Amino acid sequence: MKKEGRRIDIEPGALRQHDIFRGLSDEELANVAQTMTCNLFKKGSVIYNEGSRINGSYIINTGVLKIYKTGFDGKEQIIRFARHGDLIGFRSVISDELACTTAEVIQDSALCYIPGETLTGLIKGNPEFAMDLMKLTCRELGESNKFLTDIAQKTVRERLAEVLLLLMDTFELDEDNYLQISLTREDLANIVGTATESVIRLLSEFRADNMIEINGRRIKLLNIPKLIKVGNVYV
Amino acid sequence: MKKEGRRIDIEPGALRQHDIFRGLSDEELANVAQTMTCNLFKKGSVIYNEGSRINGSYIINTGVLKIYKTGFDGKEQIIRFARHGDLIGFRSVISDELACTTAEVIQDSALCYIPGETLTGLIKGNPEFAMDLMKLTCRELGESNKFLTDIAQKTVRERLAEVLLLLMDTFELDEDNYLQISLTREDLANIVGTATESVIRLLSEFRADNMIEINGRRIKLLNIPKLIKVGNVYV
DNA sequence: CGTGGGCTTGACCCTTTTCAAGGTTGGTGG
DNA sequence: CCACCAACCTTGAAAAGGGTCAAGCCCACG
Repeated sequence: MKKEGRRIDIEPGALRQHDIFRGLSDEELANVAQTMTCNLFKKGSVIYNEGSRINGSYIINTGVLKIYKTGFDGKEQIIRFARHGDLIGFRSVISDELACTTAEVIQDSALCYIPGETLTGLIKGNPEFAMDLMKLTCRELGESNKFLTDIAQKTVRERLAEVLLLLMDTFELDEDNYLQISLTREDLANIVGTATESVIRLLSEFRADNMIEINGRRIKLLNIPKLIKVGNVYV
Repeated sequence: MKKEGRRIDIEPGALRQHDIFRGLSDEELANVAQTMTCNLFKKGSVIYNEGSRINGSYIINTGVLKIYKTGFDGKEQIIRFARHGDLIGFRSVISDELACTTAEVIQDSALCYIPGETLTGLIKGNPEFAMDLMKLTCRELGESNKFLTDIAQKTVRERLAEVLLLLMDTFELDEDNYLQISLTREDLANIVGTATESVIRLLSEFRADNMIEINGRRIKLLNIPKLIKVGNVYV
């Protein structure tokens, strides 16, 4: 379901707002801007599919995507979300492997496609950029390992509390303490690594314990310290 | 428990046997050789600890280490093993964070310490090396994500079968089809992400089903296709 | 107005964990 | 050389935690 919307223009200067491009020279930036193409994508669009070959990377201007793997029985495991300023798909470009995840738009997005050669050119020509990209990857690896340990050792209840806090860090709360992200119960389950029904039951429990308030997909965090305690989240 | 053994010498030329150093020039290699120091470490030695600051990386000449995270209740989760030719600890050096894992020797090892500056010098001076290191990290990230999905979705039984196959790939079988790695039941449990007792019970079941043979810590793989089937391992 | 997707709840069952107890092994010191 | 200790391995029984199945509800959308 690839719903590529209309082509859009992004000014080269606007690229500099993305951390990853901070260290580029004006020329380098101009080159990136020249070789890239930007498009709008509707919710539900799949940007790339697990197992497909990717020849370039996407930088996210606006919107939100979920990055997930599909288990052998077809169940999704959401690895992370990507949003404004995140670069996705470069892992496969660099390691020269097929995509090991699927990237799907969950909030209408504006994405810029950057060809693989542009990216590898930057890496080879600009050590600072190479270092930054490596830092990014290393951080991601650290996250992934932490998440792995949590899934292996924590109960579903703990993980759900932790995921709510994670969502808070990633998408922030609005002035009423509502998480600024709208996910189906199934998506939530696919982050936590459990069944949809379990998420529903536990959310009800959390509500009964006055930790959260629920309005459809909108979730309000009422008692963050308690969530931290239930999730055994430290540091 | 740091049991640093005697200092040893490694010839610069010998470094080239490690894939990661393949692309270095003679000078670069000489510089690495000059700034590094090599030591023997006994089984049980902890090379670095989760949460500690690391100022350099280690390349493994011989021996085996387990790389693990400690969950909040003290239980280990083994992330991966490292052996001949593997570079460990560079993640933290590069991302400039505290170590997010512990590295512990499980088979007497010869390790060479490479200062962080040497490593970052190479990255900045040699784009090929930067690219290789990035490939390595990206592959590792791919592995980690796959493992995450498995732990989240597969049963303990499936995971144990899969881990046995993983150990086969990593450490190979001897002429009698025995895994060439000796792990405690607890270590096995800490890879699979389960309780020690569960591993013991399932190993017995696998033996009863003629998939493996057990002699203390030595495990012989009798029916690999069946292990693949039980583990739902595809590709 | 009907339909489908998503949400919710209840009941049941199975996998896995936990707790307890006993057995085995290898290494150390007397 | 033997005795002892600690670490590790094994098994059983009970309990919990979660998954699965089934059914009904709600709401948005064509």
